Amino acid sequence: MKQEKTTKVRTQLDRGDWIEAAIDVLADQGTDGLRVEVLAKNFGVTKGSFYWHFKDRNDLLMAVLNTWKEGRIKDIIKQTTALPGKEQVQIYHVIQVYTLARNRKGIPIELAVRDWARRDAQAAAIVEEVDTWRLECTRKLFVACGLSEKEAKSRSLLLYAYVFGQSLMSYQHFDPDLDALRDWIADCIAGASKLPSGA
Amino acid sequence: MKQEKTTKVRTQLDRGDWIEAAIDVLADQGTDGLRVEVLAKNFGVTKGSFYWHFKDRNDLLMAVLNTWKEGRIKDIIKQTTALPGKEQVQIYHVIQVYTLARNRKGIPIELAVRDWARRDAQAAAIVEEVDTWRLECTRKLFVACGLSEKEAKSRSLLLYAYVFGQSLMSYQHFDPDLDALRDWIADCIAGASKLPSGA
DNA sequence: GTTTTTCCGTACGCTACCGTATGCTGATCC
DNA sequence: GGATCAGCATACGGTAGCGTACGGAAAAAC
Repeated sequence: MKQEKTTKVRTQLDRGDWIEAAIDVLADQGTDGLRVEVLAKNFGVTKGSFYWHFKDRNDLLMAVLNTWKEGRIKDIIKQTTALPGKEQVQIYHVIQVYTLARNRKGIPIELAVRDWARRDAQAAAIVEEVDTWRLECTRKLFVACGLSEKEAKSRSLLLYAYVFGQSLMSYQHFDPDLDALRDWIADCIAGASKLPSGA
Repeated sequence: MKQEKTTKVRTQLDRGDWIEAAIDVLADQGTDGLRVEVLAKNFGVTKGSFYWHFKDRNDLLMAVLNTWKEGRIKDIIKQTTALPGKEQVQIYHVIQVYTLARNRKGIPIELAVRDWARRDAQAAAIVEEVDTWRLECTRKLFVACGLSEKEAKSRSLLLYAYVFGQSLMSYQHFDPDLDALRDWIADCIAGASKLPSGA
């Protein structure tokens, strides 16, 4: 539990190890739970190690933010890259990936970062950058499906608002067959009735 | 800034005053920013006063949670009560009220409570209760509009996921005419093309 | 095989909180 | 018009966490 799981069995820690552990803590404790001495204890070392790799706590926080940003941008590009003609399938794929529990880690991190962004300008700037990428990527997918600019933008915004919003709600008992509701919503957002494959 | 703004110019504090102030702090600092000594300083008193009205910090937190719950349930009932035949108008009203900036206080509180609920079982239970009320209330509106159970539930879920999700995103620069996108989305969620007033 | 450098431990002072015990004051009871 | 009590102040001990100063071991450099 306090060892790292990389190939090196028990070697020294580097910046990346701290950042990685920090993101894990961030996921289920939030920014305020991200404490230097707690991280150190989890690693089984003292904070003397931490302050060797980082100037201070804020140095770590900024590194976490940038690491998250780069990972998210890479991911959204990957998830929205579609073969020509397969754009609508890709849209369903995006909805599914962001909705389902497969993102066990991703969702809590996402929410923690966004809560962070509400009180920190730097975090807010990062989130805005990531959101812009995402909105743009799916907008292009919708445009490639033949929709107008306005409709493509609207559906793109609706898509992300929905996936983030549903991760924020507790609706487990709203219906015995939640998947049916989710499928209906996916069709609604993807525009099933208006696009070629639906006709 | 440190005085209260009620009618009584400068009288003693009661439980309600502390709870009210706590909710304000919760809105822009989150749960972790909700500190007894900070609240006391804002009132210009010491924590001796606080511990007269509350057993401990958790006592305040639970009071905040219940106050929020009751307020939200009352509000959702009020917002979703429609004159017969005016249900679709009411749906648009709900979307607008929850989307627009008029909820300047409501949104941050909402997000703070939901973030809180991710790490606290009691908060999670409260949020679930509130969510259930909301989903139910709008579901009934959709049913009254003539939709099937499945579609009513799906649209109800989509509605709240969207309004919460968009409050979580930063999309101010996504389009020069955001209102047009919001209107399009509102039509999409409310089902404008399928309901009587749209025909 | 010394000398550096790297990486971490130890030890310290400091601040922000929590919760408790107890003292003080002004209103209220009768 | 003294006793009571509600409402707050004062003062205390305790914990968690930040950041710094410095010491030490072990590997790398040469």
